[in-house]
Amino acid sequence: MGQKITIKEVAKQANVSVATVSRVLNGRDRVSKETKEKVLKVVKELNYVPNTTAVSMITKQTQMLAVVVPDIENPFYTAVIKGAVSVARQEGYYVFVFSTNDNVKEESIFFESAQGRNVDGVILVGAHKEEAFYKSINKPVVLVDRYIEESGLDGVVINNFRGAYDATTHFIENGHRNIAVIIGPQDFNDGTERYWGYEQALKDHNIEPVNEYYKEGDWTEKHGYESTFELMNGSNPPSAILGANNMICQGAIKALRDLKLEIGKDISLIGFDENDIAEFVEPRVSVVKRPTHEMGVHATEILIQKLTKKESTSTVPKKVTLGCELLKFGSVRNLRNGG
Amino acid sequence: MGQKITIKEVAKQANVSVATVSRVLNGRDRVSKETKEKVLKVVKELNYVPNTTAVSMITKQTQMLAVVVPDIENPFYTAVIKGAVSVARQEGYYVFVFSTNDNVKEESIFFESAQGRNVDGVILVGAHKEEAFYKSINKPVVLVDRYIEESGLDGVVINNFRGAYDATTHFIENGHRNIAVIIGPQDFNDGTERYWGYEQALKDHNIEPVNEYYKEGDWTEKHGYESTFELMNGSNPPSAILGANNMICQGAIKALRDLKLEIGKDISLIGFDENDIAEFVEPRVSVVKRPTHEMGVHATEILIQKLTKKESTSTVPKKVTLGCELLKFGSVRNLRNGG
DNA sequence: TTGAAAGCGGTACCAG
DNA sequence: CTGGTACCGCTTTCAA
Repeated sequence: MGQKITIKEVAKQANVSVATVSRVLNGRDRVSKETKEKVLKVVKELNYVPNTTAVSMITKQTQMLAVVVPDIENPFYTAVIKGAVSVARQEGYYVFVFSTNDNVKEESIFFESAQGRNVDGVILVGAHKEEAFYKSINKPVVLVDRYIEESGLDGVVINNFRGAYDATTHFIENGHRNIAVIIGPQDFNDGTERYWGYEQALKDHNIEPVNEYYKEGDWTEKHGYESTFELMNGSNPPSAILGANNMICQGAIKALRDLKLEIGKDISLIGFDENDIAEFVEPRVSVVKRPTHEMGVHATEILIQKLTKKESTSTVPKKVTLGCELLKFGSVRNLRNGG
Repeated sequence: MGQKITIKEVAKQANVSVATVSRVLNGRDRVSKETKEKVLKVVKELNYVPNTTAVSMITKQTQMLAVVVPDIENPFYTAVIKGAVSVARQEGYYVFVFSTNDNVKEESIFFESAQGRNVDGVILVGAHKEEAFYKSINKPVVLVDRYIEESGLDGVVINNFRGAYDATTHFIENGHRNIAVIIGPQDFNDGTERYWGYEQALKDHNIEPVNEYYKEGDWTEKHGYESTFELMNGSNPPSAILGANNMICQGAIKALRDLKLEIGKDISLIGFDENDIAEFVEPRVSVVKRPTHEMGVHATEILIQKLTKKESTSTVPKKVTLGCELLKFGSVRNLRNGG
């Protein structure tokens, strides 16, 4: 069972040395046509496949990449993974997925054991907030989505600020002034940048942010659901809500349904990230679409480039910022045209 | 960068032999307390972690499991993966996810390259239909969801027949006789068993299956959507529809919405597998719930058991069949009580 | 063009 | 209880 025949066996049957077999297989040195064919024939007959573990010992490379995400069941991350996998496969790498449950401890455990375990590089949507952690990883890393500013680390992020800014501005342009935001923790760029975008859009239009309209919590459906209830049952319900990620948005939609409020009429809503529910309801909910797949693609390209081109300008940190797109459907009511 | 210090370095600094260091680390033989502490101290100081590649060369084990699924973006499979990961991690294994796009070719490519690449075992939701393929994999394998009957392979499946039978019976008990089924290809047990369950339930209640009510296609939302349109726009629309997987069910729900048909009133619907949309709509759509997470858990348990207990009754094929549960909500109208 | 041999970083057997 | 050493399967000088 498993790996049986070795290069030695091939060499013996082909009546050559193991060195020659190795040469033929890797095309390194010149080998006479005859011996080459002879070796290849035996390789085929024996169905020989080199043992990658042994190869790794010598090359110090495993051709394996780790993709570490908070939650493998969140469509946002599976899209990133899929993007990463497509590039990796193309370049002859294998991808090894690890889910941390957005837990700092589990993430640490991974990196401790990954120390000896050989992955050539890592694509990481990190749970840690300390720059020190990322710098302690002694393997090439590319950060995705979450990024530590000024850290000099490689990363692929999206313009969260812009996304939130555009969404909020869209509300304002439609005459909304009582705009609430339901958002996740403000301890990472994904959260803070979105809040800043929201806040800046308000300020640019001379609207003072109101504490009552600010709902910070987890990036969960539950938070979206409960916050929406609180907002709408408050003394001064907003006319518009920005749900700052896919789960929160889903929660908001469900809450509005349960509150018997009609989206696009009684309440306006914009979400962050596409999601099944937002796509399903009528009117379809406008969302800030993030290029999830592309994030995985870019990150992997950068990583592999780091892995292969050792020279070059590898000292220059590469932080790629991708734009997002506001997909406008009918979930924002126009308050201006008396609508 | 990467793996630098070796066991040799530790041995030198601790003034012992590499053999001793190895002993301390693996706790194999007895080592004096003093040397043990001495070694451990150096290990800590140097932050030494054994090179797993080297260990694998000797042990012939990598502690890595592959989970091969058709689509990493389908929630059904991510649930299976998560189940597998949880068990694997507990047992000290790492999981390596591979997505085949339900493509026979891609699946083959994986196994060809996995030949030399060392994973200790494989959990597989296969795309291949030939028993020969599965038997040619010279690594311990546990099949999940899709299974080749009489093959003697290990597998974890669910009782598709029962699930479809129960759902169909539920329709019948509510007075339905014109029951349609939208289903995937009939070339694998997941498809055939569900159809048989549907068919048997009809026959057991003296209802003759009608060709018009049978919609075979892909396991996609598109198929669900289009088939629903065809059914409802047909000359003799059914009063009930069984959507035989999550994607088909979602498609059906969207189609019914676009057709302005009210679920549970104008048309009754039951889906297979839980999904966001079915959960969201009102009334919530009844579904046959499959124990997805458990499938991953069981499969991994079986696999690891095969890997560790070499002796024992390992020759006895283990096919585990898990039951499913019909979650009844309000999507089936009772035609009997004049309802 | 080819072969012999020295490792890669560990483990495990055999002495001592 | 500890050290020396022969490998694991392969790549890569160094010679021939």
